[in-house]
Amino acid sequence: MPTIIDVAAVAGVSTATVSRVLSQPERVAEATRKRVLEVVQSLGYAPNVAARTLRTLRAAKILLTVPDISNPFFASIIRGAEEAARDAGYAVVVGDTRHDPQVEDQYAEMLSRREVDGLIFLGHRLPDNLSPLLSRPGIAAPVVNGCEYSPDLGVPSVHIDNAAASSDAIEHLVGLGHRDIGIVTGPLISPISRDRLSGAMEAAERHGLKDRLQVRNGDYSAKLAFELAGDLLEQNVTAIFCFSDEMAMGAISAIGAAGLTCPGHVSVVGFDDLPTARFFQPALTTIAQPKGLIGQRTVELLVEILRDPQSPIRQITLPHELVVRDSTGPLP
Amino acid sequence: MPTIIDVAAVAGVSTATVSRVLSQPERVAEATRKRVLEVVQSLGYAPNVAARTLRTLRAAKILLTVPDISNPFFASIIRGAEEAARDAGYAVVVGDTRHDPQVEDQYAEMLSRREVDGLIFLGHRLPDNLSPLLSRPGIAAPVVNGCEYSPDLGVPSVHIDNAAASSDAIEHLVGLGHRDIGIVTGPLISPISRDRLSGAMEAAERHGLKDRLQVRNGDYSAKLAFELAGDLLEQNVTAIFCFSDEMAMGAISAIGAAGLTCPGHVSVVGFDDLPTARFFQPALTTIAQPKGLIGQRTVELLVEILRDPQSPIRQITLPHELVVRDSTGPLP
DNA sequence: CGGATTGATGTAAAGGATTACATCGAATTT
DNA sequence: AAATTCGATGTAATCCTTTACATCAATCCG
Repeated sequence: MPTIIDVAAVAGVSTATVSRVLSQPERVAEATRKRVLEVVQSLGYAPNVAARTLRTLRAAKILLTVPDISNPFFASIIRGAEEAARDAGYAVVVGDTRHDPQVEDQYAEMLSRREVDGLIFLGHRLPDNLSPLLSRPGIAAPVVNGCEYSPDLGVPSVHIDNAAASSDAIEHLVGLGHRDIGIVTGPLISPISRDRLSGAMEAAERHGLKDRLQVRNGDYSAKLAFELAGDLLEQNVTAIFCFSDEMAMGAISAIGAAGLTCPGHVSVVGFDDLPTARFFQPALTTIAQPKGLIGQRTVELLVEILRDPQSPIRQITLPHELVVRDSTGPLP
Repeated sequence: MPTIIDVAAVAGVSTATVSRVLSQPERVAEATRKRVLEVVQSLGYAPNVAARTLRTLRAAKILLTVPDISNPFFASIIRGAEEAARDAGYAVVVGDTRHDPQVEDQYAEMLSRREVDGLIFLGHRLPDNLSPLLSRPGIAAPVVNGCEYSPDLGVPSVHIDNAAASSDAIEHLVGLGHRDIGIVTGPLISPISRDRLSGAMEAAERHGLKDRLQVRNGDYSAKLAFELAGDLLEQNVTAIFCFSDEMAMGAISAIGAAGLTCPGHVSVVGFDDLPTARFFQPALTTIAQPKGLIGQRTVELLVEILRDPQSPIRQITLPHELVVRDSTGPLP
């Protein structure tokens, strides 16, 4: 594998000139530049990234950790993030934490080791080993949270208004005449789930339905949602609001298993608007999040911080949208 | 951010000793080790990865590129790969190429720049700029292909027997009495799709049905599959075999849209056995690939090559399985 | 025509960790 | 007790690139 020294020798110039040809070509004379580029080409030279990073103290990489890479919800966020990162001259490293705090910490270590310049995490937990970085109150460290806004984290974040979105879902169901509504939440350890739950409760209260609300604690999996929905059906609910599309699919599966139909007997609202939501049978009514935009904004926020280490801690709220399809209908 | 020199100074030892404490602790006296570790802890020291990589010429990273990160099929492969990589002392960097050759090449550059030690690619196209690495015939470069075996690539690979799997699907449908079978393929540029198609054709031929086979060229998306399936239904097929579960869902959606039912009027077989396949309505009959195992074996193969640069080029074929659920039934 | 400016290129010092080799004192052997 | 071995630690070269500063020739101006 050739080094910059080999290139310099063959081209008959110094390593400084080769380096300039590659990073600031306009500062090198036309003829020299051409000659060097030819040598680079013929030798197949590519600069060693480790050496460059060591010298510049800049890895030109952003780490993006997701709690569950098999969840298609995160895929669109990743895409949005990658595009924005490319525009800003950064590459994105994706890490799958599988909801495992130990793995989260492991990934966060990459920041301490300067393997990456910044971290975007989509989970709800701030890795422990980041605390030394977060010592300047009010001033942002190169760490941004996506989706799971929690005020006490002291970290910039990008998210939707989960309580309002959840309220929209309940309003929609109540508007269709439903009074006995079941809810399948996500893990309540995450603020996102708690926000959604409180938004739903408030909406129910506005209609005097708070006591009739049946809440079950899910984990975003279709499997558990299937069981919980079966339970809710025994309580004679006529509508189920699930905090994810995947759980909504599990719930609809349970409705079928109980010999009922959706939306004929029971309506279901999901959350996320996965790509498959519109092709599911019945097509899901769901809350759409601006996934690509979330990815984009988290990166922009992070890049801003990297450019100006004195940046303040900012929170960005993006709009959501209730998408009405075929899984909800009027009270039978 | 403290360096090894700071740690050495505070602990009153040389940098060599600090380095040893961290990488080969048994070579350092108990007392010294303890003292150094305390200083490391109190200063929050973490070794600079760029410097280490530069010195050791080993990045301890494997790049895994997937053509479409939003496809849950790849998620399980990624998981399997990450686990195996961790066991072998490597981290996995995931790259989403979006089927874009330019992005593929861009990622492959990471290998030339020594940003990663090896590359696993799940697409069907070998990045151009890898050719200098592949100059030793019969001897493997640190590049492994997953899923898309193509003999002319000259690269080790891990895959299932796609033709046989496809044949199994057709045999299943024929066994149920179906004679008019439609097929929605993947992009035929990929050998995987061609293998599956030829496997299906051979199976059809065995039953004298080759001429009745209706083939449509899909792109793995539910959207296009929806349209193509509509077209097939007009040709009065009673069964549709799709080369992915996502397309199978699109096809079933089209069956419903045409006022028919699945499996009542039309049977559908998918491919991949995505996590959602069992919760779809009706639960999908599909070909399961050992996804986690594919990820694991590609990494093992790559690590073998990294350990012994003289390794031969090996191909590994893993078993598949036809999973029969509710989307297929006897000819009405 | 001499001094100042400009543009192109070279020199060499980082940047932080690893490790071959050297050193040194203590333990062991003869 | 001298010679040898061994374990623990230090010294310093090395990995490759970037870039501040130095150098040099050519051009410009009065």
